[in-house]
Amino acid sequence: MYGDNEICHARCTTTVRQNAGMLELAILGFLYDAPLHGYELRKRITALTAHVRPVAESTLYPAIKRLEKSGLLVRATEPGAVAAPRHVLSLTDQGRRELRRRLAEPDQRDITDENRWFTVLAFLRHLDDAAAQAVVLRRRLAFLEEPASFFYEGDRPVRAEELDDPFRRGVLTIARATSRAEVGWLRETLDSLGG
Amino acid sequence: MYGDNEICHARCTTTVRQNAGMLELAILGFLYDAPLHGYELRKRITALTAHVRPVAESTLYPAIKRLEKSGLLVRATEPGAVAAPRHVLSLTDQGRRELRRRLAEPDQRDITDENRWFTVLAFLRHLDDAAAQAVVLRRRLAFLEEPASFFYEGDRPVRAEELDDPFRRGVLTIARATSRAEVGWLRETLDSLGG
DNA sequence: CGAAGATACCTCGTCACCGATGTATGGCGA
DNA sequence: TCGCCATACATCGGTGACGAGGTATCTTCG
Repeated sequence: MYGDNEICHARCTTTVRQNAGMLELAILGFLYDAPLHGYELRKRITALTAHVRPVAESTLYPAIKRLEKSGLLVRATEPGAVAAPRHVLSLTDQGRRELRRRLAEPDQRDITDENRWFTVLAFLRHLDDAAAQAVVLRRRLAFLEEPASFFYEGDRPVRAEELDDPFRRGVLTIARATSRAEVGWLRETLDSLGG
Repeated sequence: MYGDNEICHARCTTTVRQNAGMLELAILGFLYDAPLHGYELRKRITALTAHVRPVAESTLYPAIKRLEKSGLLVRATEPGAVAAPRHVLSLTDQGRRELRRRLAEPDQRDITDENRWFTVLAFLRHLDDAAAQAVVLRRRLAFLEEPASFFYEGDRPVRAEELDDPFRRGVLTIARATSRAEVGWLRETLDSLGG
C-alpha cells in the first residue's frame, strides 16, 4: 500500500513506516497543486523550510526516487527550457491519497516538532474535510496545552522568573510567547472551521 | 583535536566536523555542570528537548560511546544505587574545551533551527566571556532580522494578509509572533551583556 | 514466593540526510 | 571566444538517529 515500507526485515516487525520525513511530505504537498520539475521543487521547498533547515540536493533527488519507486509519483522527461533536460514530476492517484493520509494522520513527531508541524500546516488545506482538518489542529492544541517545561529541579518544573540564567530564561520566555500566539490562532481557526 | 572527525575518507576533504548534532551538545552541556550516569542524563535531555524531539535510548548510548572514543568524556562504573550498576560519566578537560568551542562557534544550523538554537541557549552560560556570548546572540539576531518568508509567488514574498489559506496564514502569524518575542529578548539581553 | 515494574545499559539492522563531487547545457559579459 | 554562472540532474561514502529487541538488578505488592 505505502510503497515498500510495509516490509521490514530481520529484527523488525511489520509496521506502517514511521519517520516518514517532512521532506517527502513537502514534495507530495507541492506536487499536489501542480506538476513540477526537481529544480523548481527544490526552490519551493527551500522557500518553505530552508532558512530553518536547508535541503541538500543530494537529499532531494533520492527522496524523489523513493517516492517514484513507491508509485506515488511519475516523471516525464522534457527538453530543458533553459538548460539541461528536466524531469517533470506529477503525483499519481496513489500519491494524492498518500498525501491526504499523511496529513490526516500525522506522526506524533509532526505534531510536536515545530519544523515538521509547519510543513503539515502548509499543506493542510489539501484535506478536503474541515472536520479532518480540525482533528489535526486539536492534536496540536492538546500538545501545546499539556504542561511542559524545559528545566527541572528534581521533578518540579522551574519557571522563567526563578532562573538566574538569562539564556535559559530566554528559552522559556520565547517558548511561552510562541505557545500563546499559536494557541490563540488555533482556537480562532478551530472556531471558524465550525469544530 | 576533535576526536576522529578530522579524518574524512574517500571523496571527502578534511573539515572540522559539521553536523555535530544537538544531542552531543546536550550531553556535553549537562555533564559540564556535574557528572551523571546515562539514565539520569537521558531524563535531563528528555526534559529539555523531548517533548519536541524525543531522544531514543538507542541514540543516547551510541552518542556517549562516540564522545568517549573521542576522549571528551570518561566513565566510571559504580554499583547501582537503585538497580543495575551505573556508568558515571564525566567530561575530560578536552570535553570541556570542546563544549565551549561548540558554543562559541555554533554551526549555522544551530543558529537557524529553533530546536538546535534552544539547546545552544540552554548551555550558553558555560561560555565564561560575555563578549563571546554576545557574538552568538548577535548571529541569531542577524538571522531573525534578515527578511524571509515561507511562501512566494514568483520571487515576491507573500504576506499573511494576502493568503486565503488559513493554515498558511497561521504559519506566518505564529512565525511573526515568535520572531518578535525573540528579537525583543535578544535586544534586551544584548544590552544587559554590555554588547 | 512470584509477578510486575522501575532502573540501567546495550546491540542490531535500517534509513534519511549530508557534503563532496561529477556531468551536462545554455546565457552573458569581458 | 573564453570563462563564469545558473540551470538541471545524479552518485557515493559516511553518519546520526531510529525502532525493536535483549539483559540484568532491585523494589513493591499481592
